[in-house]
Amino acid sequence: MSNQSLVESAPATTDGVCCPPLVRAELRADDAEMLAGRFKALADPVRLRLFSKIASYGPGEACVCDIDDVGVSQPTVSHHLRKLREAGLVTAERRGTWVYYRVVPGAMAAMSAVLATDVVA
Amino acid sequence: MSNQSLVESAPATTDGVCCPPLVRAELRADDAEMLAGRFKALADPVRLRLFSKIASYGPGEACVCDIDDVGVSQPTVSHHLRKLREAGLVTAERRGTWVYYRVVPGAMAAMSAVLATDVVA
DNA sequence: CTCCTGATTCGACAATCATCTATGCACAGC
DNA sequence: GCTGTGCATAGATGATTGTCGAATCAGGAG
Repeated sequence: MSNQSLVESAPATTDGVCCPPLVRAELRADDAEMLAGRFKALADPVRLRLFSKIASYGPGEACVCDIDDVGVSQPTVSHHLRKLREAGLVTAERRGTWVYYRVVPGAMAAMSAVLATDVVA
Repeated sequence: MSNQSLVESAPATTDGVCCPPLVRAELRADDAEMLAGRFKALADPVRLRLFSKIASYGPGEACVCDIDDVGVSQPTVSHHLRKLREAGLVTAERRGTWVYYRVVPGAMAAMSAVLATDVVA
């Protein structure tokens, strides 16, 4: 089989929330572990720019071929995109020659909710 | 003078926002650098638990003496608290024997806003 | 089939980081 | 003054990470 699947480890919660806001209650150890993984995925300037590029691209989809001005080599871009995939923040789909990336619905909102200070719900 | 000041490098924006949401526009390089620093501060399970402990402690203040069950040694806790200070997420104040930590007002909200998907403002 | 191009993976390297033990500073009480 | 406790710092070390060049895989075109 091909080992170039573009589908990663399928993190536990790809779209839903995980835990109450940080100001609400003390974080459980396993929740902290999971959340840290997501924050770590955004804890790099290159990945942040890639993620922002994808998220702000019209309907939330961007071709890898459009990404070339982040200051690192193309293999490095691919490496960072993989990290974002493994964190469950983006998904990749190959259509013909090119690969298109889009943000996982709800992933950003979940992280935003954890950091929220004015609890609405 | 004492080199144990508890006051760190005074990050640029300790309370305000920095940039539009990631879905809004592509992140600028220097903004990405700055934001990545903040995400990196939360990209560790221990720091997340410390931060959550401080943030959820009544009026948002916690004594270091209350922190002892995160699974790492006391110097390591101090090291992580320093990282949180340097990232502008918490501030420390010595009152007599103990040191009290509190979250920087607006720091969480700013990060949450960057990740927001439903732009209210 | 044979090229050619786009994208991922591999292997290696330097740099950063999380953790520890040992030490030093700040304050309270004697 | 001295002593004890709380917290921060210093130095060292093993692990993780960001980066690259080279090689490999996937598809389209001739």
